[in-house]
Amino acid sequence: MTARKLMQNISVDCVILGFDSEQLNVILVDRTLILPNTSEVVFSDLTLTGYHIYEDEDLDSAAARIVKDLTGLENLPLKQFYSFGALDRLHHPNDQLWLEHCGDVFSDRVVTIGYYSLLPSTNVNFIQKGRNAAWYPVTSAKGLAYDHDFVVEKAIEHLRYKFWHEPIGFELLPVKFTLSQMQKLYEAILGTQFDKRNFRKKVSQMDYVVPLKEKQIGVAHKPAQLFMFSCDVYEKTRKERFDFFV
Amino acid sequence: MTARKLMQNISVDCVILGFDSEQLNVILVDRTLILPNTSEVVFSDLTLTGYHIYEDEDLDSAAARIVKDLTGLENLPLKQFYSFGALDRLHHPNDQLWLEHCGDVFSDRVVTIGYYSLLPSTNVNFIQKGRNAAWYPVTSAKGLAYDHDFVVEKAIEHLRYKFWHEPIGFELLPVKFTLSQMQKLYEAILGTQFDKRNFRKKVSQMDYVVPLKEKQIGVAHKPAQLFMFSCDVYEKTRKERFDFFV
DNA sequence: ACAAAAGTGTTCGATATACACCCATGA
DNA sequence: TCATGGGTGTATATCGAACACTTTTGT
Repeated sequence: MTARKLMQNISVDCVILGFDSEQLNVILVDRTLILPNTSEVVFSDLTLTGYHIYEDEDLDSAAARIVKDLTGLENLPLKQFYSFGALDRLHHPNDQLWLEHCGDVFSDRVVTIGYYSLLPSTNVNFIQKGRNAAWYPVTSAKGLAYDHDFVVEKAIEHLRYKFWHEPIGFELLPVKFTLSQMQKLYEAILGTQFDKRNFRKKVSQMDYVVPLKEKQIGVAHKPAQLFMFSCDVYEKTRKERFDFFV
Repeated sequence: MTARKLMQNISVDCVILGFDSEQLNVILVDRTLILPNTSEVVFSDLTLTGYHIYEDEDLDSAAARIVKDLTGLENLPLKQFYSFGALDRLHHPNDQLWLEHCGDVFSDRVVTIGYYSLLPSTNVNFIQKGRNAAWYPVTSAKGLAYDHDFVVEKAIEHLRYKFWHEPIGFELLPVKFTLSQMQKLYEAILGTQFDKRNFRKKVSQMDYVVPLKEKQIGVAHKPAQLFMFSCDVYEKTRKERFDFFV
């Protein structure tokens, strides 16, 4: 087996978003530069799950591989949303130091392809090798490495756009969810409040949000009915509509 | 002035779409491989307006430069929509021959960033150096170089999605347009028919489609009132809406 | 006068919005 | 019994869809 070659100028960065019934979170990994001789910690910050792609690997596979390498997570639905190629995106002093010392020889001109993925941020088991991956609230994900603040911002903008125009995001909820959880998710992402009755009326028209014969258990209040999303029904009943507005 | 270096693995491809009151068109440029010694034409096909980017140029500037180089068109509103990195995207025999003979030494692993732009396809003056650029109906733009069939397809899919959800695409119309032209545009892109009265009722609620005190002249029928799009009013009155559907 | 496209209104069913109270459970 | 979040209905205004005829111009 011959050694695979990494591409010097092309990377993939994944914005893995989770929801915990309260807020949006994102997976970030530590980037700590320790000088090998003195063991001095030069700096420590956070990056998205990203890395360079191999020459013999397409973009989607690269995204999946990199996420798996850094977090242990597999089979995430990763979707490309935008690419980033600003000239100065690796020009922060930390980035330059990292490039010098990280072991691989990369260009300082790297175009990165942005991917995102959605999942419930509860009950996620990270299996990490070396660098530490964890959830961080997106609101506090500032001062990231490279241009990753901007990448996160763009991902959320993209997501918000889609949320306004199609009923998506069920991936962010547990498989079985309550209507209140669903409403909170929409409110968190769109930054709005919805009337409970009207929201539920809207949802009750969505055949693909199917009520289960189950209720919450162990909650200190009236247990809510559980629902699940049916992808099948969704694909079958989805219609396009001339829905833009004055 | 030192020579600028092209990046081996990164290109930009622009899907420049135009509308001529009847159909969608796309700008394509000839790619003709002529052997220098025998003058034999090995093959001739068509590509999008695309090329490799320079090391010292960001993606947006590269797109603008490349379009200008190939067509002479400047100040087009170019927007990034997707990136393409399939392993076999340059593996058609013509592409391989082209790579061998085109003069520059490029990798056969190139990731390309897709951009699109919209403009009326009437009254466009191409200023071309060498390769020939022209409008082609998108319906007949098949068998293009590289993966450009796919790139065009993705661009149109992207555009159609946006058309369904926001009132855009005025760039595809002349500055002064009639409501019939606007309706035909929507019908062409969305592949639907709209009722004339309902369409006009909808449009009359859009404050940013402003009636002018002018009519068509020289037409062999009742001349239509002209309208224009006001970007200002649009930005001021635009609202987000929970508009997804059952 | 005729051909060709412009322009216009009403009815009906569906949807969006606003709004307030009772219910089931665990502690 | 109380605290907590779950669950429900109605009235009004607006919007979307369906539908056919008259007007203005150039030839």
